[in-house]
Formats: sequence, C-alpha cells, structure tokens
Amino acid sequence: MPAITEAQVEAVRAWVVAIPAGRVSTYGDLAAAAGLTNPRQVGWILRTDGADLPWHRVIRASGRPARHLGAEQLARLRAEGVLAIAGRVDLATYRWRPTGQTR
DNA sequence: ATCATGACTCTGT
DNA sequence: AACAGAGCCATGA
Repeated sequence: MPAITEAQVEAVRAWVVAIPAGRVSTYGDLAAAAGLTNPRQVGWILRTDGADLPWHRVIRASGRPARHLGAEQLARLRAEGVLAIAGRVDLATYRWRPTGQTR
C-alpha cells in the first residue's frame, strides 16, 4: 500500500479548500492538521493532487511563497487582499489556523 | 536496498 | 539577515 493514503491526501485537500479567501496557511500547519508528520508530505500532495486546489493560499513558514511559484503566488494573494511586504506575507496578520471545523 | 531530488522546517554560525 | 547543515518523509531510478 502507498505510504500516503488517499485519506491523508483528502485531508490535506480538505484543509486547503477550507482556507478562507484573504488568508493563508503554512505547510507545517496543514501537515499537523491533516495528521502528517512532515511538511514535505504536504508539498508532495499539493504537487501531485493539488492542481485543482487554491494552493496559492499555502505558503512557507517564513511567509514566503513556494520556490517555483514565486511572484505569481504573491500576485494571486494580493488579488485576494493579502498584502505582501517585500515579497513576504505577514503571517501574524494573515495566517489561518485550522480550528477543527471540518471534523 | 541505496542514492538523489523535492510545493519544508529548524537550528547554528 | 544570509548561508549552510541536518532532520524529516515519499518517490523514482
């Protein structure tokens, strides 16, 4: 069986979808919310099965977008009302934390 | 089984 | 603040 089950993938997808517009979340938070132990698994899931998700609301713990996404993600966030200062999002303001609403 | 790569994060320098 | 190293887990060759 695969190391990452569909249940885990669905959990991550559900959390990403649950992020409100104008807010962002980090890989680490999503990993914890979905029951994953490693943020890299979240990255893998988004790369593999996240094409149809609002992945632009998922950023790194540094407040910076994922490496290959770069400015495009910041532009998308800015269009939703997330102001990026010097290429980084103010996590203290925009970070959204899973509150257990979907389970 | 081993090695390299990757949408990450932490800690130390 | 910037850079490097290590830890972490999954995948593909």
